[in-house]
Amino acid sequence: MIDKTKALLYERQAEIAKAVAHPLRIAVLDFLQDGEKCVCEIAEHVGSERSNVSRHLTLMVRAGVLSCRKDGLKVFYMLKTPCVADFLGCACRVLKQQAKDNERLLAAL
Amino acid sequence: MIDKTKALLYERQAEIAKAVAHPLRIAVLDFLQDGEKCVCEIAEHVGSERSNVSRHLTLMVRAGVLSCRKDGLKVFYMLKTPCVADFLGCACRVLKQQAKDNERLLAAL
DNA sequence: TAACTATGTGAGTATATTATCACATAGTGG
DNA sequence: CCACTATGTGATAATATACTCACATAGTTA
Repeated sequence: MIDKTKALLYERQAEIAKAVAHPLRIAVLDFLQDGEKCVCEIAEHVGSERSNVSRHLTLMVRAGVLSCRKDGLKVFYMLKTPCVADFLGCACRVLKQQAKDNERLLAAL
Repeated sequence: MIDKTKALLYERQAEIAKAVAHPLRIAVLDFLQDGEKCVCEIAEHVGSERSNVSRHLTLMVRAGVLSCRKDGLKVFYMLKTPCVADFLGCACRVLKQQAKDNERLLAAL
């Protein structure tokens, strides 16, 4: 069985994974690897409404994945730690594995 | 703007992240680092109904995160690639960063 | 064949997530 | 102060997820 400490850890890890688990949010994370951006730049880049993007951004800040900084009218968002980008790399490796499997399947036809 | 190829990539990455984004599923992934396990072992370990666990497992298989193998009555599930476990590591690093931030905050009181 | 075990699935309910619209807030500059 | 820009938020509706229960299926063994 799982003890309380582990259960809490799993909860927290799941929260972080959830914060990443959306195409728009992944697009944002990928975009922010380039450096900090303001909401309107991000909204334009991902092609969605400002209000919607703002919600996704605050969600990621709450999850500890992003941080932000105000400068006049604008709010700039940035990756909180470089390891956030590691998630994307992990997902890519899983995708590559899937592609390999598909190749093998096709070859067997 | 984001081109179609990237949009598709983000979709796929999000699917994988979603497959991980649940405390029960993370508990399963952690458990499976130990090696393949059957549904009833997993259900017992995570402390949830067999049918529920079965659903989570098939979800992860569909996402390409787990694979399974039948042996008689039992079905054994295993991590599809070791890089799946990297996700957990990434999440831990984010959590550590959060803990550091909290420390700094406390120190400033 | 009949009883049994392990697993998966359908239906229903409860809950969570997402997107959108309209509006609120906060900072800027005439 | 007023108009303007950038951002955030409340309310709502649409959709997706999760859990439970009962039942179906498949393999095992007496």
